[in-house]
Amino acid sequence: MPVQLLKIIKGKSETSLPSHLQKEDLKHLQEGFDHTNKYFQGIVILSYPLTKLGDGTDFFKVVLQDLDNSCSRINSINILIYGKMAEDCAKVIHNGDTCLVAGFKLKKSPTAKEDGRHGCHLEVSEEAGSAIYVREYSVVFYILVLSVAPKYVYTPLNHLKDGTIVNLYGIVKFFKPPYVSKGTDYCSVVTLVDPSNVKLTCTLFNGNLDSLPKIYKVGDIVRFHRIKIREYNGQMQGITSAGFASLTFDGTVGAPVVPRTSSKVYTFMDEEQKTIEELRIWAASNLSISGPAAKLSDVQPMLFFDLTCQLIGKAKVDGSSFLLKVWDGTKCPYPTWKVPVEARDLEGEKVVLHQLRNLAVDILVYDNHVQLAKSLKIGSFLRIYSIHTKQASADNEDVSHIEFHLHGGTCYGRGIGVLPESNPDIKELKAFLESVDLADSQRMESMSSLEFDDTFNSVTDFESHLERCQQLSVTVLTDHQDLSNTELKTILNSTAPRQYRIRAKLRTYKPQKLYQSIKLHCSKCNSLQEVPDGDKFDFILRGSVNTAPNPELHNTSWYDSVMWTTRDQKQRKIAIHFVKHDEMLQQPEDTLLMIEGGTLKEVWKLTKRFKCVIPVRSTEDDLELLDLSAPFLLQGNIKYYGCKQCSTPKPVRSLSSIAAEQQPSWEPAEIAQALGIELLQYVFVMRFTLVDGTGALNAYLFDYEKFFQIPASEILTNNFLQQKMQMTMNTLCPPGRKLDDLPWLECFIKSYNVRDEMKHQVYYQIFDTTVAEDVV
DNA sequence: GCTTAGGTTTTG
Repeated sequence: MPVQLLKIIKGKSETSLPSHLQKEDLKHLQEGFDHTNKYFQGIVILSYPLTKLGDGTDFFKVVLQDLDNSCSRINSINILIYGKMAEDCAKVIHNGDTCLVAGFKLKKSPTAKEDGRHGCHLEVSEEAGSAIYVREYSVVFYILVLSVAPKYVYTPLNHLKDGTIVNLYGIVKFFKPPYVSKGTDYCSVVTLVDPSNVKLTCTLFNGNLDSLPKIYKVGDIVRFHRIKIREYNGQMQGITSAGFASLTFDGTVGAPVVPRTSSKVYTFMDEEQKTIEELRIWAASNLSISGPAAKLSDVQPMLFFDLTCQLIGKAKVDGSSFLLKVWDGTKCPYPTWKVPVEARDLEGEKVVLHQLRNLAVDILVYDNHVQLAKSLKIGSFLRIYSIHTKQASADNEDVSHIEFHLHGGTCYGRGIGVLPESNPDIKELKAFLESVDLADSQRMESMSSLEFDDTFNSVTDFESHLERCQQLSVTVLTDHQDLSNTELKTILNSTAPRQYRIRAKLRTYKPQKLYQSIKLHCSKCNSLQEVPDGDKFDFILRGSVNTAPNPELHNTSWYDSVMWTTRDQKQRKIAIHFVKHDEMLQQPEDTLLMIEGGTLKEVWKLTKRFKCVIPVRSTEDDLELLDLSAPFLLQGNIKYYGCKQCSTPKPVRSLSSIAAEQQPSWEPAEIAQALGIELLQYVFVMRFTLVDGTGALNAYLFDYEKFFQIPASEILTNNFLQQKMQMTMNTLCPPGRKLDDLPWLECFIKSYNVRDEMKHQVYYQIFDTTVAEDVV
């Protein structure tokens, strides 16, 4: 849009003059001066009729008078406007308007002697990259900005320096769509990469949602102007500074180079078009580009995916969750849940909701996403990022269904973005939605449930499992094969302790939420406890910040130390002690380090790069572990805890003996022992209700790894393993099945007595049993 | 004017 009228209300413009432009005095408009990023301002005292030059180019000439130098002999200058811009200007320029001319070409005026004006004239044209902005100050006059692009310098990501404000290009590697921050602004986090292969994570704030980059997917290309570079946690970070502006482009090779921006004033020239095209090509050959986006027809249980869809209904559910009803024209192959809401709370066209009832899915959004979800308009097109599909079954259902959740928080870019109808993906979606034959989906509804099962993969899987399970067992014994089966009735009538081999079906189990089965076990005092949540660790780390590192404990014979103070207001002191081996530092992946004064995030980051991280604090004569409610050791994703009751923490120098070993392996058990810690083990604790036609008993599963062939320590931080465990349980105990259709399990159980003053009870525990290989 | 968040899945 070469010419644009910008409204000015009560003397304030909606858009301010680009901040890089500076006013230039008439007397400085001379050859040899640098006029980049300068503008000249004057009042239109004369404008000539629009004409055409010999080659057909439109031509328009105005004379501007410099009011600041109105007493000078020469106080006016000719402005020559060429091409489309001439035509556009002729429409909006009137005598008396105030004009701002920037980025002009300065040429000797051949008519200076005759007209008595300035010895040079200013030339502008769209072809030279000019854009024109007309600002309506009041009914009385306009300001016209003829803005030729200033020369911007773009810094490659490997040349960023702390404390600078730069312009840059980058390919979006990760992003969080704008969300409501806890402060006053929207926030969007964007990680970029460029051909220098350096990454930059930018934290962008703006009170106006529209002013944040319009990024719709990974691979989009952005141009940031005036972004501030700071060092944070030892890495460069970008953050919005005053005057920050962005353009976003589709990253697809060959797609039209059309910037997405909220800014009405921006420059974009051939050179920049070339840059975008080069970046697209680099990205295509150097970055892994994800395949086509998932549709509802592709969803699998227990995963996270982005969905591009249309909103057809919404409803409040409760204070912390909100319902969105969406469709994308395809049918989810699983039965999907319907969130019960009051009819009067459901917003959306009743007719549409009814027509699409078989294609639409319910997405429940939580916490911080509620506010944004509420504001969404029915009919708008959305991309919902990182929806979680969860397999679940209600008591009254025969088969399990799929639930769609958008959990709270913004991890992994979880959030909701509104896409404009001009977006190519949305154009495609719209065309597809219009082509959907609703009669088809209605026929689907009337199909028999048998036929429906064909598309329900996991049910089909269950069927095939069930077939073999008529004879075989979904579990196998790892020992005592010679023992013969005992009926449950017999076991229930016998005294404890004894061991049995049984053949039974798993009627139900607890907890149904499998993550709740993970506990910490102390093998010394035999206590079980819940796995502490991250908040507790955070709280303890925050408390430890108050103990300043003791410099006397730095750089010992067995570790090297570094210390620094954060530049934020808190002036936090952080010390890291890298444990040496043979007086040498080892490779990061082999290194154990101790950290003082770190935050949860910093500790977490260190665990990604180093083998072991031990949070410590200084005392007068040694480093010591923090409170044992916090993990005493972090390795990879796993937090290791010590038993508060059974541990007698030793000073940290006890570790030096391990460091001195030939090849320190830094095994958690070994570290725990050296530090006087009784290591807590992660275990699955579940209650299986087993039946065999003669009776029913509850047997406890107490398993570190053997039964599921999944380490209990990894389940909480590994989504894949959680999926795997859920699938296994669905095979052992298919939700909604009749007793006859349940598979058989072969197990060893042992009975044992538990007595207290009040009562005596017999308990049963599963042992030496594992899930069959073809079930896992 | 200052903060917000500072990528690393919830457990409803």
